[in-house]
Amino acid sequence: MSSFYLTTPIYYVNAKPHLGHAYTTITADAMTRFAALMGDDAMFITGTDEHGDKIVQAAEKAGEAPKAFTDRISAEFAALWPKLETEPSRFVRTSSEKHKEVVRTFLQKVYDAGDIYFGEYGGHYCFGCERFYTEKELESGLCPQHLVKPEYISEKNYFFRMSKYQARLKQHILDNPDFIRPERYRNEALAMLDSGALDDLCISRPKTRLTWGIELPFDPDYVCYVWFDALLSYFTAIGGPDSPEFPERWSGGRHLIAKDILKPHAIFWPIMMMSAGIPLYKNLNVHGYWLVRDAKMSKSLGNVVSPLDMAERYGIDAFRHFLLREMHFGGDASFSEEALIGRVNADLANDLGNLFSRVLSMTAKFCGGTVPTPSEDTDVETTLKALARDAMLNYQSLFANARFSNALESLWELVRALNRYVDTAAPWALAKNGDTARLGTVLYTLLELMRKIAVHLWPVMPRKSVLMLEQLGIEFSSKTTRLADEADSFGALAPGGKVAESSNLFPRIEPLEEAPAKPTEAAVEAKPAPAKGPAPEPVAQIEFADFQKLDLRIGRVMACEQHPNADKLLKVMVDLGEASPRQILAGMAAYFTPQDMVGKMVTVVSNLAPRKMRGLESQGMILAVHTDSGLELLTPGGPAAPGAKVS
RNA sequence: CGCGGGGUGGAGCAGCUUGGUAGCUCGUCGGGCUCAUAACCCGAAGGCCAGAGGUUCAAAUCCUCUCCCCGCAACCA
Repeated sequence: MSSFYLTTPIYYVNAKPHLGHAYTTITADAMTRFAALMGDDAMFITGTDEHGDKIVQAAEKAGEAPKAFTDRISAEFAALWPKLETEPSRFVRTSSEKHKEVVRTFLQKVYDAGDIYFGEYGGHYCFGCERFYTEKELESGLCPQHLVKPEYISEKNYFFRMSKYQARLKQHILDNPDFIRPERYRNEALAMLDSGALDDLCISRPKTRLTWGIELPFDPDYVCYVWFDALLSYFTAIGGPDSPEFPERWSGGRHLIAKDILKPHAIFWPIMMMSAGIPLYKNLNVHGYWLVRDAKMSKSLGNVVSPLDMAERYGIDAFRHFLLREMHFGGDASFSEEALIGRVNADLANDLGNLFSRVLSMTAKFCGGTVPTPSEDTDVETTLKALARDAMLNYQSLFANARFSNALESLWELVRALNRYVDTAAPWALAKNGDTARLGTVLYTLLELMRKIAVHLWPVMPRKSVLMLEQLGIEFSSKTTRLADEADSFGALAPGGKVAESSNLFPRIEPLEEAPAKPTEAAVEAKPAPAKGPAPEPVAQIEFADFQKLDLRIGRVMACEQHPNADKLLKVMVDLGEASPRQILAGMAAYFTPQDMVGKMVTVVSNLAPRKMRGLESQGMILAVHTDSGLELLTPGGPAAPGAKVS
């Protein structure tokens, strides 16, 4: 029995769980269940990441101590997973004592290997850019953006020698095509390694700046950088590298992540393991993003509906099926209630659910609700069984390669074939003609293949799978079920067994009311603009005196052009009734062309401190409002002179 | 030349590694069946596979160039 040990990222607790977290965890759960059915010793873990600046800030904002804050949010995450029918074997927290010990031991090991050194951080700091520049990035000693001499700042820190292992990692990726998948992310990782020498990773933060972290074993004045800390949680969950269970468990180690954290997992993490002399993970599975459709498209109430509500509304199994079927693993996909309903109706209600309904009903009607004994196969059955075998083998191999959508598509070829078989074999006609031998064959073939489908679906829809099998009179156990055996065998369903007399696995869902796909301008105007979207965040009240600090003025746009060195910025010259026009940079290039702007009356925050952006100075801010269709300038409703004060 | 992804019937996508009848789901139209959750089955319409060159007996698939979208990074005061 080989080990299958999968991790989700440990989720950062500065925000509540959302669709992305749900997708990752559900996928991890499905992969793990699949591995179990393939005979592996399978488990997956998840957890929460609780260190770093942002956590401290979020805690402060919530008026709590970091510890209390992280305890609370972490518990929220932990409580969520059972609701999604996911069963993480363990839940790691980076604030646990065990984890701290694992991190310290690991750091010491890497330190002893000579891969950590104490050095100066940064160097040339440009205040305009708020970042450090390396020597080679500077243009004749000046910041390339602002053309000023950056200041030399130093902070002593510990560094991890990543470049030392760069070539080895590259070779490993080249030698192992499945190490990072899908391939697009493997290419991206290779590109990261090809774009020059890796910078050594700064793995410490001085305690003078940050105390909420794990202290370095070799220097009590520093805490560990969050990524270094977080990645090691994958070891903590199985007791750390020195635990007895580790070698076996880790031999099947693999990770599931979203594309935004590719670099730490594809580059930092393997190099950390190389340094510590630990074998690398088997593979890294990278998925894309769910794009959530604009709230205005949904029903009358118009609120953005939480995907977790979706699970409750349409059923967790349907939700899981949708997520795995709709997204081609690796790419982005869009989430919408309409799409979810469409999938549930088409795949689950019409195809799969209806298949169970019609076949069980016929079994009840024509065979007294017991599994009939099959007799001779005809060519039809032979062909059908060959198709079934292909479908199952394809499903298994695609699923094993994280191509869940294609896998389900493949299995559905069998579902549809069975519906077709019902039509062509026409059991009702056989029953009418008293051809019980043939009837027995047809119904038995159907029931047995339905059993196989149900078993294959357990990783995706655990509850419904068990229910389907129950309806077929079978008690399911993941311990004894082996998918690999299913493709090449036939007849496990025992004739004479009782089956359910009817079935309504996936009731059809009424489609949402038609929302105008693209409301015309007139339609938009006609709408009384009801409260839409999520409730606005409550904003702290301010005193009138605070408001008076703002100097709002009406201005006229004299000229406008694209910022020469920035995609999103327009350089707008605004007449505020002053001696010369103000130069203001506005992030509106995506919404307005320079020609659109010229001549417009705009509202300007005129006493905002100047700020340089991509080399040009902005001397104010042009106010605008986000609308359904984009962005609208805030402009006076009647004549107003440039420079007029807004109050 | 910052990095990367993508452009395939009305919509959403697969196919491209390993060239050879362009496929799936939804939608539309016509028909069939009656076991079933107004479901299921059959058939039809609809695509010069972004564009241009090239390699080849043969290109959606390989090579080159161009155009257009979308992420990420830098700036959204």
